[in-house]
Amino acid sequence: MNYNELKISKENYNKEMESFEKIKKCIDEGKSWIFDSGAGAGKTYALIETLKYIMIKKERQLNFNNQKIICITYTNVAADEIKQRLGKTQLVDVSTIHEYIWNTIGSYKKLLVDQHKNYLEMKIKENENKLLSLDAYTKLNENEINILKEVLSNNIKEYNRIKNLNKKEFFCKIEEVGITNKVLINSKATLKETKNILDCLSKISIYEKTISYIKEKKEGYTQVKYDARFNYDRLDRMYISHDTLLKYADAILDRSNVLKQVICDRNPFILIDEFQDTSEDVVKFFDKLLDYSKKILHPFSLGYYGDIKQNIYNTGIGNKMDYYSTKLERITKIYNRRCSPEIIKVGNMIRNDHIKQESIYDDFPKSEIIFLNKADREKIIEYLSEKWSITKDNKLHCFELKNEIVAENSGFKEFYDFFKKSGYYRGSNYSKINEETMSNDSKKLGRIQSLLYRIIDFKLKISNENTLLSEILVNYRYPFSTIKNMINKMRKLEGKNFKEYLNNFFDLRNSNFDIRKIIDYVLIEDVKSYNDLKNFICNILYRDDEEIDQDKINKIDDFFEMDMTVFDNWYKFIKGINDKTIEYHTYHSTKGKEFDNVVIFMSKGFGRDKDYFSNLIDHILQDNKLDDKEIEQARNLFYVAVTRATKNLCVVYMENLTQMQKQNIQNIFKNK
DNA sequence: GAGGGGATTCTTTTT
DNA sequence: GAATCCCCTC
Repeated sequence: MNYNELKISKENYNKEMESFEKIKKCIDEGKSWIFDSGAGAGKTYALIETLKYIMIKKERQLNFNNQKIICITYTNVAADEIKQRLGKTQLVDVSTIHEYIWNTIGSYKKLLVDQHKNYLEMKIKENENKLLSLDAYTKLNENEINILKEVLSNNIKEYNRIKNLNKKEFFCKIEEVGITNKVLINSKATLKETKNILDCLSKISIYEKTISYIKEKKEGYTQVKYDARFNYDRLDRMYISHDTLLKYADAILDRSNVLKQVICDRNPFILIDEFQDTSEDVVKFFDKLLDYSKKILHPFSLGYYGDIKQNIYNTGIGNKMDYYSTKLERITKIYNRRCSPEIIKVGNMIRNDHIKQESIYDDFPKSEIIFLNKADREKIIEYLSEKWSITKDNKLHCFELKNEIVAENSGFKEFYDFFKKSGYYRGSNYSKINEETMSNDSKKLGRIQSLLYRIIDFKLKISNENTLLSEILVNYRYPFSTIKNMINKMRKLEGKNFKEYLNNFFDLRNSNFDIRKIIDYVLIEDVKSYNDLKNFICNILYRDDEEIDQDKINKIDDFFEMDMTVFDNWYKFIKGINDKTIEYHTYHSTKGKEFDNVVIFMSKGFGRDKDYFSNLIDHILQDNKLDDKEIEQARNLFYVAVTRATKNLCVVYMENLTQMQKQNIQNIFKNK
């Protein structure tokens, strides 16, 4: 859409400015505010304008007191975008919440270690309570428990090694390891109970040890460690995860008024973007700062920007924000700068709350909204492509619920399935499959995927006329003739499929000393031949299985014998190259984006809930206060998806509708 | 027929 | 890692 050509009446413009005037007033009067309005209202724009206003108005004060404005975003991508739109400035720190929190509290080592100790104590209590709820455990006498504790605390490593074995082996090994089972036999504990008891006891033992190390200030136990790249708690090694960091921050704030004052004085303005998806711990943290600043009468303002109805992650605060926002000046805006009036109407119906948006434009071009109740994706896409004159410059964006379907329709189903069906992504690693094969951030790919990505990347760069030498060469100390010769050889690399290409690729590497240096930069893993590559993949994907047999090796061969376009399609998806007329996204991944032509494919269920969306359609017209949590989540997700469309929208429900559901749908989509 | 054991299956996303 | 299904045993 070209919004510059659209007309905005003076009246609408002035009314829109009123909401910004209210923000200015808050800043001038030292109040805090919450700017919540629907999709497409221009929240990010308002956020940046707010920052600019504070910068101009408070520049002298901020410089004089060595203070900074803080702007907190949900993702690194959002932080980068705001930095770019804002331009270079010393007055504002834009960062993600974790970055900000860690920068702020990370240096308070003593408070953090203390909090860590408290947390460990709490975890010990938790495990003790869990033990008391186990029948088999309560049957043990004190002496028996002490024996178990004693043996276990000396054999924790051994216990961890065997705890996932099956019943027979487990009970066999448990004796070998020296954890006597006799005590437990008397209590008639089942396998599950035995494992539970031993798990709890071993955790208690580890945590108790950690606490004693902390107390004696043993090396490595004098500070809490947080690394943004790893998201797990290793409490016994002093490492904490993202969520735990936020919990700690909130907790140590309670224990230090000095810390509260330092933060308020250093950062008198804190703006929080996408508040609906930030965790309650964060909101609590800032709420406490606000209360304290009022108590000591120091100037401190909070500004929240977001939309409760766009809360699509259940880790976010969502509508609990209502509780905290009573202390804030509520600023809303009814104008929408993104969608057609027709789409705005549908959006209003779906969100079904007090916010009723209007288009700010007088002459938004004609838009089309269609609801279909069919299951044939291909036919629908064909139909819409013609109807909306879809081309590469006027793309059709298809929203799907699952990454798996996105992969399938983007032309790399076989690639996705190869990983999904492997042993590695079964069980506890199941949740990693999507991030490790579908992430738009190539740094987040799994080890195999990352290696393949680099090889394909190299392959395409070599064949591309516009590639810069610096993208391939790490070392420039070659004569011109050598470079020319190497490039020519590398460009001749071919193969009717990826397997053949890889064989030639490794052959070339192993036959030319200079080229080896270049290619080894791509191959950071211990993989120097096609066989190495297969072994590398086997060791990751099937490492838990007893042995790697020919069958598995063959599967990998089959994988690389697939049509090269499958690999290319995957690569393009990761790299974000869209040279097609049709593009696929998950609903969730479209957050914050907008597209002219959108088709939403919706099924009855989602995840474990077989009626996720059919329940929503049953209740979609009801006052949303009557909704339950599940429906609320589905409603928000549907709202986010629908409001991505600017001009043309088609919603496709893939299964049958009941009579009542048809009625409800008609009510929402009636304005054809 | 109850319940244990083991295998299989399950959404999205960020830090 | 948790829910669910299937099979087996008591």
